[in-house]
Order: sequence, then structure tokens, then C-alpha cells
Amino acid sequence: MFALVDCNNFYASCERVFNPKMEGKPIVVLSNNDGCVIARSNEAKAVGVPMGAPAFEYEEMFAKNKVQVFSSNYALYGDMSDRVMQVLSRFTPEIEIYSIDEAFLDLTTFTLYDIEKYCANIRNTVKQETGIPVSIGIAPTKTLAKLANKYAKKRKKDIGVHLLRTTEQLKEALTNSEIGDVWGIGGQYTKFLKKHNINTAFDFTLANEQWVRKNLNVTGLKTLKELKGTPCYHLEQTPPAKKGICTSRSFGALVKDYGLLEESVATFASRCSEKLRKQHSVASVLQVFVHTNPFREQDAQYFNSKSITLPVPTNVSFELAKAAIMGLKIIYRKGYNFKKAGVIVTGIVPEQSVQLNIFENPKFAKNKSVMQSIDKINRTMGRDKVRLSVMGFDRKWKLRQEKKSPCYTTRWSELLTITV
DNA sequence: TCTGGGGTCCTAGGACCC
DNA sequence: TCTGGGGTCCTAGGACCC
Repeated sequence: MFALVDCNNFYASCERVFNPKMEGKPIVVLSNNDGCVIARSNEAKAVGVPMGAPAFEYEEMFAKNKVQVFSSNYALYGDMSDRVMQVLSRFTPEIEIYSIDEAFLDLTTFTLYDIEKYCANIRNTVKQETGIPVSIGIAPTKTLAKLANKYAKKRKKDIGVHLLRTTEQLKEALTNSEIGDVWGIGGQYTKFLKKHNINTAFDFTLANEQWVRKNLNVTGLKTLKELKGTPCYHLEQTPPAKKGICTSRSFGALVKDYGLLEESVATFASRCSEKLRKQHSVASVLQVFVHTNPFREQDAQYFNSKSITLPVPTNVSFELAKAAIMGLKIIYRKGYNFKKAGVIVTGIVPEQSVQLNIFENPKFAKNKSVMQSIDKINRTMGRDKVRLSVMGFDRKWKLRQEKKSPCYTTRWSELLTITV
């Protein structure tokens, strides 16, 4: 049996933990640059704020309904996520952290327990120790656990735990779940399946397997089998190393100037190098891209990218920044209003495989220890305490974040003060 | 003024090899 | 009339996830 633990309206709930005045009120959290709505409390959903709503179009609506608006605060959400996952790990070592707000638990060996009671206990403990409300779905496959979780959120709000085990329980939940709510069935497949008169998860379980294989390929077939109770996905306790790493941002204001673009691209390359070092990998290809704002129809549009093959795979920040700037010089065109830039590294292999190369460059060991020292300083003293000068200092291209809450749990200077 | 960011897997088709 | 058979690797594009 798998349990899927999913935090309710996670970002909105994080904002509420340290700001209890927000309890019971509609609140939304915006994407980077305060662009669109990416999280909503139940109250915000109830007054009709849609997911992805552009903030500037909804200003009046927010005011009218007294919706509290927050910029996203990833330092806070990341730390709260760690706390939730730590609590969950106490209940079983068989845990897969699936995303910032979700974890699968493998409860197969818990045969002597009342699983529903055990999960209710998990839910209460997480709430008690972190302040975050969660819902838990329990079922024989991951896809069914996802479905059970949705069901718990929709129909068993007060209990927050839903178990699917007997044929009757399964049939009832499948019949009452829309096909588009199934994990693995997105917008395109929903349209396609509805056209063929498959409207619920139960309808889908009656579909012909060859037909599903042909039209939704093997991933669709796996989804079908999982819904019918045959597990195709297992618990992944150690996440596999990433095959591609991307750092990109939209700018807070349009950028015309080459120098600012260069600062941003160097910064993105440096972030990619940090992420590579964190998973002990090196990359052999770096791609840099820039583009204008497609929403500004009055502006001339320009999209371009350049791939650079690195002479030796690397995770050294200045080597990646150098390559990124080289690429940027090739694709930069004067006179455009740039809105976004990014760096993607691919051709990722373990650091070990390069170190063992018999043609190893003596610079490699030296650079590696420089990077280790920089990482250590930045980890303890704060991000970018030591950085490449080409990354700049005043960050004119930085994000807009006008309504960011304090980093309650990760910055001494922003700790909550309680006045009695 | 203003519209996010970061991933995965699968398939088809082209280039190339013997 | 008629023109082999069996592979690999890479990339672009489309689907999905959070």
C-alpha cells in the first residue's frame, strides 16, 4: 500500500503559519515577478480566483474580496517543506519526496496496523509540529493513492484521510473522479478521451489496452494498469541525478543593455554550477537563451539561443559563466527590449568520471578546491558572499517582489517577535 | 507597467554504420 | 519486372508533472 501525503494549498498555508491573522481569509501567492497566482487558500478558491490568474488583471477583484496577496518566498517554503518531510520520515523510512509539498510513503509492511488510524496520526502530528495541514490518500498503487488523496481533499475535508482497498471503495472513487483528475492525464489526453466518451476514471479502466498503448503510448498504458490495481511505479527513495539543469528568470523591468544581460546570464550560469556541484555532476554542454516579451505586441520580437560544447565537462562557476557569455555575445542583438534570459546545462555526467580521466588537467583539482571553499563560505555566511565580479552588484534586472513575507525560519534578522 | 520556473519520458525521423 | 537488412545515435517536438 502507498500513502500519498500532500500539503493543502502549501504556499498559502506556509504564509499562514507565522501570520495567524490570515486564518480563514482568502490569500494568494504570486509567481516570480509578482506575475500570476500560483497558490490559493480555500477561501480564495471560493471567491473565484483561478489558478494562473495574472495579478494585474485581478487587482480590483482582490480588493473587492479582501484577498491578501503575497510574493513567493521560496526560502520559507523550502524550509517548511524540510520540516514536514522530517516529521514524515519518523513514521517510516520508506519515503519518496516527490515534490516540495508531496511525499509517497510505502506502507506495504504495516500489515498489523490500522492504516487509516496510523495516517490520521501522521496528519495530526504534521499539523501539530509544523502548522501545515495535509491530506493523505492510501491505495495499492501510486496513481490510485493520488486519486484517493484528491478524494480526501474534495469530499473528506474534515478527516483528511481516505483509504481505497476493497473493490467497492475503488469503484466508488473511480466513478466519482473525472478523467482529467487522474495523475498522468493532462489537458490534451483529457480532450482526446472525452471525445471517445471516456469521462471518468472508471470509464478509462474499461478501455482497451492496445488502443490506449497506440494513442497514449506506454506512459498512458501504465496509468491505465495502475488504475486497475497493477503497480507500475515504485518508491524512488534516492532521487536520480538530474539530466538537465536550467536557471532562468523574467526580468523585473525590460533590459536593453548588453552589460545587464551579461550580468544576469553569468549569474544563471553560476547558479547552474552550484546545482551541478550539489549533485556531484559536471556538464558538457551549456545553452544560453534570451527573448523579448511576447505579450508586448508593440515591441519587435526576438528569440534566440546558442549551444556551447565545453572542452572538458565542468561544474566550475567561472568556466560555465565564460561559456555563457561567449554564447550571449553571439545571439545578442542591439535595440530589443529583453524580458527573459536563461542558462541550461546538459550532457551531465558524474564528477568522478572526469576526475578519473587519464588526461586529467592539473587545474581541475585546484578549481575544485576553490569551488568547495566558495560553497562553504556561501553556505555559512549567506548566498553570493563570494561571487564572480561579472555577476554584478546592483542587479537592475532582478525580480519584482513587492509583497514578500519575512524569512521567518531562515534569517536571524527576520525572526518573529511576539509582544505580550 | 504588468502574464513563472524547473523538470521527466516517449516517439518519429534523419544521419550514419556495417 | 527488379534496387538488402539490421542496427545506433541524436534531435525536435509533444505529452506529462509539480
